[in-house]
Parts: sequence; C-alpha cells; structure tokens
Amino acid sequence: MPFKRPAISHETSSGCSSRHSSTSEVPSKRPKTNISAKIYPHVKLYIVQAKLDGPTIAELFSLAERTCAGLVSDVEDADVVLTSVTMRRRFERHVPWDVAKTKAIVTPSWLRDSAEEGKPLPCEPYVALQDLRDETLANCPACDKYPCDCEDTDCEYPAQAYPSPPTSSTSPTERISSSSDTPNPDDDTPAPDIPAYLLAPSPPLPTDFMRLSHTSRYACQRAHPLTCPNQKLALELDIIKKGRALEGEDRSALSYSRAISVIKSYPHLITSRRQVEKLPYLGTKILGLVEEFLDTGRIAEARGIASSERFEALTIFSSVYGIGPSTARRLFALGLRTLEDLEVYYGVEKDEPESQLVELEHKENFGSDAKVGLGETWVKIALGLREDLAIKIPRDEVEEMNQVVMRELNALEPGCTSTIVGGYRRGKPESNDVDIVFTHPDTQKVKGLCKRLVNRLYERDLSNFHGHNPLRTTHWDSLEKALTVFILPQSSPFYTGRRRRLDLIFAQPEVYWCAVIGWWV
DNA sequence: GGGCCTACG
DNA sequence: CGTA
DNA sequence: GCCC
Repeated sequence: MPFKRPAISHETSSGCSSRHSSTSEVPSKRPKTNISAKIYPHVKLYIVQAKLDGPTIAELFSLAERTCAGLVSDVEDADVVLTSVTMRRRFERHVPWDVAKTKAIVTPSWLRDSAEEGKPLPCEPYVALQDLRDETLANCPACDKYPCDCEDTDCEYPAQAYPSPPTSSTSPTERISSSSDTPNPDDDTPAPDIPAYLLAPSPPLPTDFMRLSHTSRYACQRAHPLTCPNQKLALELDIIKKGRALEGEDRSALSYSRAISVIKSYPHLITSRRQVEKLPYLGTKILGLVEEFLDTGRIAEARGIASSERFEALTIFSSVYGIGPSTARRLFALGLRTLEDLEVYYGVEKDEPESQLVELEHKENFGSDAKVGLGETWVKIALGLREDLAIKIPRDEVEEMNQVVMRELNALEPGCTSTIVGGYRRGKPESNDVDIVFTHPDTQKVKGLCKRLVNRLYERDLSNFHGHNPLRTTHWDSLEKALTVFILPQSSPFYTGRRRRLDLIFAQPEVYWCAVIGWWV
C-alpha cells in the first residue's frame, strides 16, 4: 500500500547524477553543440504564418530544422502546429478544426524554449488555443501523457528514495471503496459516485525530473529530493536563516530561504563556487558562505548562532504554538531561558489535569469570555500541548487519521473525497502535522461543510476526539479551513492517545486540485 | 533604492 | 503579531 | 540578502 510506483523522478545521490551531468550540465546553454541528437527527432512541424513577421518565421524555420524531424507543408502531416493565433475563428481559417484536434497546437515559444533548454518541454504552458487544450496535451510529444514511453528507463531510481509517492496520499479510490464497502451505522444511503475529475489518476502521472530547471526563478519548478546532495550545506544555511528570522530580520531570512531552496533543487554535489555562481538568489554574501563551507566543511556564522544561548532559547520559545519571534525576544529580554521558565511565567500548573485544558479550550471557542488576554490563554494551552505536538507522525498513522475523518465526513455528507497534502504529500516519512483537502462534487454541499465536520468531530469527542479552534475562514469565497487538535479513537489500531495537529481544508470542486497543489509551495 | 506572497484573526 |  |  505505501506505494505502487515511483511518481517523481527526482535525483538521488546514486545512479542518475553522472548521466545527468554528462548530458546537460547547464540546460540553457549550447543547443548548438548538441547536433547529434535532435530534441524532437520524430516530430513533424507545421507553422501557421499568420501574425508572424518575416524574421520570426525565419527564426522558427531554423529552429525547426535543428530540433525536429522537419517541417511539413501540409498541416495534416504534422504532429505539432505552431501558431500565434489564439482566436478559434481566426485559427480555423488556416487549419480545419477536425484536423487541429489531432495535433498539439502551441505557441512559438514552445519551440524556442525547447531549444533554449535543450530538451523536450511539456505543451501545457504553451497551449495556443484554450478550446484545444485537452487535445494539445494529449498530443504533446514531450510525453506529458500517461503512459509515458520516453527514455527515462536508463535511469534507475532506487525505490527507497521514495518513502511513498504523493499518490498513496490521494488514493481516493481506496477511500471510496472502503467507505462504501465498510458497513457504516450512520450512513444508510450508499455514497454517490464521485466524478473522475475529482479522483487522482491511478497509477499516478509520472514526473520527469529532467524537464525541471534548477536555474528557474520559481519555487514551484524546483522539485527536489527529501535529502539533497548538498544537504549539509543547506542545513548550515538554514541555521543562519532561522537565526535571522528569530531576530526579526525578515528580509535577510527571506533571502536565505530562497538560496536554500535553489541549492536544494540543484541536483549535483557542489564542489566549487564557480559551479553555482550563476544560480539565482546566490549573491555575494551567500556565495561567500558557500565557499567557506566548501573549504572548511562548516560556516562560522552558523556555528556561532547555533551555539548561542539566545538562539537556543528563542528557538524553544517559538516552538510553542502562538509564540513567534517577537514574543520570544520579549520573553528572553525578561530573563526567561527555559520551558520551565515559560510555564512559571504563564502560570501552567504542573499536574493540571487534561480535563481542565479541555474546559479552557471550550470556553475559548464557544464561551462568552472577552477576547482580553486570549493570546496568553492560548499560549498556556499550547504549552500543555507542546510535548505531544513535538512528536512526529508516521505515514501510516497519517493515513489512518484521514480514514477516520473521512468516515465521519461521509456520514455527514456522502460523496466527499480527500487528499492528504503537506509534508505527507511531499513524501516525508514523518509529519509534524496533517493537512487534508476535502471536496464534494456538489458545490452547494461544500458550503459550511467545514464547520459541520468540526462540530461533528467535536461532539464525537467524548473521550476520543478533541475538537479545537473551530475558526472558519472563508478564503476566496470558496476555501474554508479549520485548525484542530485531533486524537485517534481508542478503537483504532494506531491509537496512542497523543494529540496531533490536524488542518482541514475545504475546497469547491472546481478548485479542488488547485488547493491540493497550492497547499504547499 | 524600493520591494520582497498573502489572507485572516 | 502569529499561523497557514 | 538579493533582484531589478
């Protein structure tokens, strides 16, 4: 069950890297020297000349010669059609609609960028006519579709590199069958069918890591393995980043974040400054730190920060939910240093029974107490939770949590589906919290569902469940979310009694996959 | 030298 | 200010 | 701290 097949073809330290480096050290360079292998050796191209000026046409013809099997004069013979025409009416004056449906119809940039990158690119960003989007994707020569028959077979990706692909997180098919096959006392009516577009593809669409550029400015294009070849460097920089954040130097912290992200997406072991000085977000200062690391295996500034009493205290303080850098600094300035200091300061009774905490929460959420001092009450609760929340959650327990919640949700509103996102979806073997995105095919039924579920979970609480913080925020008028603390029922084989952070996100069916994709950066 | 993601409580 |  |  953990995984069926690797879904992400990311780099690992073994196997692929040599091949990778030998074929495309820097993708954006030298399409010219690569004469032996055309990027699209089997693709026949047709160019719609309308709206293109002379020089552009010449350029495209030249590019076509270098990258494709050739140009064809009859559009019927083509695999791919290049056009700057985006209006269906006008396009139909040049290519019959029925013919167009059998091709990939893309903008000229697709060819330019392919040549620039020196490798096949997916058509998706270059779809010329939105009316032919699906057909274009289906006919895209860059093996965007499934099954993928392109040449990733010579690169063995060790299965261990994938704790579990994102697919196992979705597996709505399993959820559905289990929810309809399993007798559910609360649910008389069978779950309605869920439209295919709300279900994850099974088996999953493969991701071609070779297509991703490590020089990209965009984080969403920087797929990277869980532990990268330059992990130690990344961790060292991360110390400085955290230090900056704790000291309130947000801008600097942001720069370190970006630099770390870029380094994590760089698939080779860094051995020289020259190797990485072209990468975005690596500037004077950080390149200097990289160089220092290459020379000495460490970064003095990071060592200094990591070993400072201040950093240690601020880190512990801000690990408490509700305490951020600013409050942490204030507490430190008051002379506090340890968790015990915090407990005294916030008046946490050591043997305070949990029921008291529940009461507190309840009052906090539903009571009429003034909002005065709410922050402090929160911190007091969070201090009690801290120990539990510091314990990571294994993947199978994450899945169990999803199942339990789905059981309650489908009892409430049959036909819902869910995808576990967050760290789990990124393949982490253990999670700090659990994020689940839900939807229902019926837009109307999604409205208010978040609150209903939280209320139900809270009612079911009676010993096993612990509803918390039923704050419901509407987002874009369509996303509702709830931040909760969850305990598995004692009947569950995974029951530990530990409280877990659980975020519930409800999306309208139209934006469901956007929410899934967008929940993490 | 100005701007850095954003929305909400 | 803190969290997602 | 880096980018434009």
